[in-house]
Amino acid sequence: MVSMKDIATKCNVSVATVSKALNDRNDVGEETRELIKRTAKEMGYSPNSLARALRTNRSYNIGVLFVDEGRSGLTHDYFANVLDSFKATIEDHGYDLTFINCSKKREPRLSYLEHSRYRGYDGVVIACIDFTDPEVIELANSDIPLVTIDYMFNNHSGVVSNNYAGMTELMKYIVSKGHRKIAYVCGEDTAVTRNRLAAFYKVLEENHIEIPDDYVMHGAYRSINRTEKFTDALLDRPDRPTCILYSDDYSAMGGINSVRRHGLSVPEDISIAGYDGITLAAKLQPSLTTIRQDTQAIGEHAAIKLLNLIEHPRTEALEQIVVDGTLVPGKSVADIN
Amino acid sequence: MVSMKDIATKCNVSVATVSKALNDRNDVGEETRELIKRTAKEMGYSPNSLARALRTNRSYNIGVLFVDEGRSGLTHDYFANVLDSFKATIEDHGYDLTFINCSKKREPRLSYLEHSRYRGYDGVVIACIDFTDPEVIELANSDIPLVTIDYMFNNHSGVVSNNYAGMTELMKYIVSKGHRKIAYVCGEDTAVTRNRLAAFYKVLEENHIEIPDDYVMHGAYRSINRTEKFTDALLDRPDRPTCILYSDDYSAMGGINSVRRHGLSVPEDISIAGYDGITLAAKLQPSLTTIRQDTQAIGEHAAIKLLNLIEHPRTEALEQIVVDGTLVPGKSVADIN
DNA sequence: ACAGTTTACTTAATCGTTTACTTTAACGTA
DNA sequence: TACGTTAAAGTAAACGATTAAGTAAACTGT
Repeated sequence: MVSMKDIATKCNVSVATVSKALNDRNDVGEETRELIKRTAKEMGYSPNSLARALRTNRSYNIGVLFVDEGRSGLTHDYFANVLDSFKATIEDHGYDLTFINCSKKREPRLSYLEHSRYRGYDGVVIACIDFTDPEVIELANSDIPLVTIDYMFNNHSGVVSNNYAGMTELMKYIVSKGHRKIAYVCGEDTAVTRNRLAAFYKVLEENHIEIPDDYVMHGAYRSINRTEKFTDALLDRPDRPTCILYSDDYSAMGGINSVRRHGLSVPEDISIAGYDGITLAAKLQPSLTTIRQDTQAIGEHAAIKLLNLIEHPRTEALEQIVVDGTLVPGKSVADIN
Repeated sequence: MVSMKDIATKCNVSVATVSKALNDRNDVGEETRELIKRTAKEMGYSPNSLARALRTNRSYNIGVLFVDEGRSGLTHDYFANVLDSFKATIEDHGYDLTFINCSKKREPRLSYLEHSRYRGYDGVVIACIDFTDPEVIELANSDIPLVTIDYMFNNHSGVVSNNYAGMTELMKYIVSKGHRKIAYVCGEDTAVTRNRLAAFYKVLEENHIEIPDDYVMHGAYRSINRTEKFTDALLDRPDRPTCILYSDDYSAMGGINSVRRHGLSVPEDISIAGYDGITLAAKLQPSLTTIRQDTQAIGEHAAIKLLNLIEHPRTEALEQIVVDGTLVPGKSVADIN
């Protein structure tokens, strides 16, 4: 690999001058600068981020922690889309993205924080993870700039989807279609699901609707199989609901399967609604009523926030950024008025 | 950040001894080694990969290039799964994964090769990209260890899904169900699609089946919308096919939509088959007949191959690794015998 | 007892940059 | 002419590790 030293030799200048020329500093003569730049190009020079980062303590590299049930979160449609948008934004600003190693096999294992120091990340983004994990908390309590997605630490900035508003809108829509017996197969207990559940009950209350406690079923998230079981249970009740909500679109698809296995059809017999608004939702038959989360905006906001925290740590405020979703009416909720 | 120097000072030894102790080299006394390790832990030392990589010329970092239509390929179900498996494997071996920056906005832009040198990747994996891109070719012609997925450069190792065998199996199944009027909405012209198309024609030929040339439609890949248009055209023909194949499961879902919009049903009126075997395929109604690609194996093989190329460049053979898919019969192809 | 080996260290160079500080020469001004 | 200023360089240390080479002391065998 050709280094600044090689260029310096060829141009008969010192390495310092090469560095200054390539970084467009002002204490280099015009001709020298051009000679150096030309020579660098001719010799096929490319800078070495390792050396640069070592010296400057800035790696222009960002760590990402997406761990979902032992996997990377890549296979999670919603988070993959958020990450894609996040990545595009930081890359436009000259940063790169590296996964924080979450292998449990390697001995000795580095904790998330150790790994972040090891790689010298300028900042870290975390999402799609168990936020009560001690390692995650250790990372959050460090001095590394950090943003979270869909979760808020009290001493860090984060971007959250407006789950309360989203669920409120969805529920109002469903109630407006005449539904009163509404069940909810919600995900595991997290900040996200808690907000949605609160909105769910709020809208019921405002409309003086009462439902049996066990219309709300906990613990199925992104699992079509578990969801189907819950749905089966709901459908087998004598007081069967007219509409079932799910924590995400995949679960909703599981619900639809269940309904059909019972010889019922959506939305004629049972109405179904999801959450997330994955691309597929609109293409299902019937198209799924859901809330589309603005993954593009979420990723971009998280990126901008993190870059600001890195580059202007002094002036950047701690902030919770809320991104609204939009109702996608679809055809899976019937009007039973 | 606490460095080896700090440990050395505290333990009254030289930095070299600290390095050797922490790396378990044999020319360090037993007590000294333990003192150093204990002190390191107490002081919260974590190693610095930047310094280490600079010195040793080994970053234990791997670059990944997944660029799909201007996006990262993360949103591409098949590749996201492959990447997830690849990532898990290399992480188990102590490597990390960084995206090769593909932002087109940044000035000055580093080419893929320049970026790879800049970050000092030990190796690179590429997939899901235009392999004729001059920058990709530049990267392939460099000395950086490289594996490709679903494409073969003639001077590099790669992992490819056995598209020929997969399509052959799928077609034989379809023919065995009595279909003779079989159409194929295939993807853009790539090595992958060419192999599948060859298998498609081969099975037709073996069974003495002739189809109109325009039963084969090119250019729709992962685009539900474009696929629907192609399907519309096929369905509007007087000699309508009895079965339509698609280049991937998403496209197949577009096809199903089209069929239904024509007031027809799957599989009673028109049979449909996809390719990839995404999780969802089994959950559709009717469940989709498809070939499940073994993303787990593909990612793992690619990872192992790349690690071998990195660690044993001398002895590692150039190799094309072929991973078989498996037929998922599903319910979307009717038996019309 | 002495040369040779082994053990447990230290020294110092090195990887490729950046940057504070120093030097040199040219220039402007009184 | 002499002095201060400025432009355009160079010098050298530093970032945090690794490692070849050197050294001193302890140990080995005959």
